[in-house]
Amino acid sequence: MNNQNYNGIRSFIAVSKCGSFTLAAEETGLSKAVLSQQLSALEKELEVQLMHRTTRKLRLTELGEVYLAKCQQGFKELELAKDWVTQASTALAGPIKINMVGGVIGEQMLAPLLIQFQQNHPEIELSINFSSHQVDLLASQFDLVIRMGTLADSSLVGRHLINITTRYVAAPEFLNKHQAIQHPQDLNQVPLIYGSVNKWLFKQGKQGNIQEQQVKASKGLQVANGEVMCQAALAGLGVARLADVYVAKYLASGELFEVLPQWQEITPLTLLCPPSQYQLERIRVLMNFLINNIPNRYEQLLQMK
Amino acid sequence: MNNQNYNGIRSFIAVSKCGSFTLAAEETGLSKAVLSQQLSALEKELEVQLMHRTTRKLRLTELGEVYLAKCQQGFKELELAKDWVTQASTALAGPIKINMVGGVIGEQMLAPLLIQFQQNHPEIELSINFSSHQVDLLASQFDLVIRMGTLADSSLVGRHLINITTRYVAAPEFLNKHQAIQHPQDLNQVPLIYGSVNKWLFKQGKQGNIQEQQVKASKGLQVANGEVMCQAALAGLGVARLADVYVAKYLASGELFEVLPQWQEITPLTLLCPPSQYQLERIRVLMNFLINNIPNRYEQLLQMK
DNA sequence: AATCACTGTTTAGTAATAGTTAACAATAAG
DNA sequence: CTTATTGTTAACTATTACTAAACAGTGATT
Repeated sequence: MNNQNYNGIRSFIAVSKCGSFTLAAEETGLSKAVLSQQLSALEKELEVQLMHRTTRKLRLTELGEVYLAKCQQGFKELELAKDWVTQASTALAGPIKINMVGGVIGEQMLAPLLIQFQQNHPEIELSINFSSHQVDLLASQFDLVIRMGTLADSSLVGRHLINITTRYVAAPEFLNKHQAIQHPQDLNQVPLIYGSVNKWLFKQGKQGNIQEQQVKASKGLQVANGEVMCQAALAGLGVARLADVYVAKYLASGELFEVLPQWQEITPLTLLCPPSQYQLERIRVLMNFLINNIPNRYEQLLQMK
Repeated sequence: MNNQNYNGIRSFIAVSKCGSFTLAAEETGLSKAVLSQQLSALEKELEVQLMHRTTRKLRLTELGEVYLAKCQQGFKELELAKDWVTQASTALAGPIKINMVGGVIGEQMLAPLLIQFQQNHPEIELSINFSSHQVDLLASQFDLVIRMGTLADSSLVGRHLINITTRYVAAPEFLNKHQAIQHPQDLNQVPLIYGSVNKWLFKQGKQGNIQEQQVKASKGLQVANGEVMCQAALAGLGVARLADVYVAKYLASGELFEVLPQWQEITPLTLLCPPSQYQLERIRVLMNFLINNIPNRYEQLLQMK
C-alpha cells in the first residue's frame, strides 16, 4: 500500500476524458495550470509518458490508454464503496441486535413493540437476546441494550425510557394471618418471596436526609422468576417485592394488597447504545420508536385486567 | 468522480490491518495523531462510524468491515495499475512501430539489423513500414522513424546515425565514349540516370565560401529505384547519382568509376523519435542497438563484393 | 482499591502541497 | 503574416497533511 499521486491520477483521467486541458479545467473547476502540473508530476513519478501533447492535439500513449482504464476501474471501486456506505447507513434495512431484560418487562412490554417494529420494517433483521447481567456493548456485538436501573458503565450512552415502580405486595389472606407491616424491619418477622436479590434495600426521604433500611430475606421462597413470585404471593405465601407490571391487575382486583407503600422503589428502565457519533439510520429509527411507544405500552400493561 | 478522502481511507485501512493506531503509526511511518485525525475526518464525511474504539480495543463496525473490503479492492486496482505501468515501461516486450526509408539503405542495411533485434527479443513485436515522405510522428503512431537528411520538423528528436556519401558514377565504356567530366556543368552534355530528384544540386567549399552548381536532368533514364539505376549505370547508359552503398562493390571491382569526386555529397541518416521525456525501455534499447550497430553494418555493406 | 503503563485523542504549531493568477511559448486557422 | 487559442512555466497563496507534546481514558498489576 504505497503512496500514490491520487490528484495526479484524477487530473489524468479528467484530461483524458475531455481531450483537452482547458476543457478539463472547466469540467473539474480547477485551473488548467494545476492539471498540467499534476499530470507532469504523475508522469515523472511513473517515469512514463502517458500523453503526447501539442498545443492543439492530445493523444494518449499506448501505456496511458491502459493505465487510464485500470485507474478508472480502481476509482470506480472506491466510489462504489462510498455509495454503499451511505446507502447502508441511511437505509431501513440490515441487522439490529438487541439485548434486553427478560421477564414481564421484556416479554410482555418490549417484545410486542419489537414485533410490531419488525412488521413495519420487513427489511430490517431484528435479533433479540434476553439477559440481565452487564454486557460490554463494545466487545459483544449488540447495537442496543435495555436494562433496569441506571448503569455505571460510562462507555454507554443511556436514554431514560420509563420509571417502573417496585411494590411490596401480599395476599389479603396472608395479611390477615400476620401483624400489620408498617416498617421494613417488620418484614424480618414474616416469610418473604424473593428473586435473585435477597438483600432488600429501603430508601426514603429527599437527598441530604435519606433513611436507609436493609432487610435480608431468608425465610420464605426464593424463585428467580417474577411470574412465579407473583403466583406465590397470590397463594398467600408471603410478602413479595415485585414490579408493578406484575401486580397491577391483582392490586386493582383486590387479590393482592400493597404494604409499605411509602417505601416504593422507583427503578428507571434505560435504553443503552454504544457511543457512536454517527448512528445508523435504522438504529436511530428503532430507538425513537421505542422511546415514543414504551410509555404508552407501560400504561396499557398497568391497566390490563 | 467526486473528491474522496484518500488519506482517510488509507489511514482506515492501515489501522484496520494493524488493529491499533500505535502499530499502524509505526507501520506507515506516520504519527498516530494523524491517523486518528484522518480516520475521524473520514467518518465525519461518510457520517458513519467505521470503528468502535476504546483506548485498548478496536473493532470494526459491520459497515466498516464491508467498507474496508471494498476500499482495499479499489486501492489494489490502483496499485496494480501502477505496477503494470512500470512493468510495461521497463519490460523488453510489446509493440514498436518503425517507419524508415526503403531502398538499399532500408532493405540491405537496416532490415537485417531489425531482424536480428527481433530474434534477440522475441517478446518485442516489431512492425516496420517503408516510406520516404515526411511523417507526423504525433499523429501517426510510429515510435521511431529513420530518414535521410536533416529534418526540419522540430517536434522530433533526431539522432545522427551515419553519413552516407552520394557519388556520381559511370561505367568505363561510357566514360571512354564521352569527354572527360571535370565540372558539374559538363553533365549537361551527357545522358544522366536519375531517380525522384531531377535537379542535382552541387555544393562545394566551406561555409562562408560555398560554390553552388545546379544541373537539371532530362536527357537519359529516369527510374525511381536505386538498384535499377545501378544496373543502368553498369550497362553504360549514363552518369548516375547514387549512394555509395549501391556502387561501392562496382567501384572496387572497376565496373564503375566515380566522376566529380570532389563534388561528393554527404547525407546524414537520422533516427527520429517523438520528444518523449520518458522513453519506454524497449524503445531505448532498440535505439541504442541501432546507433551501435548501424556504423559497422554500413562499413560491411561498403566492403561487400 | 490504587497505581502504573499504555492507548487513542486533542491542541498548537510547522512543513508540504494543492491551488491560483498572469505571463509565456507554440501551433493551427484566418 | 497575423491572430486566437492551447499547454506550460513561474511566482505566489491557501490549504492540508503532518508532527510533537500534553491529555485522558482503560485495563492489568500488586
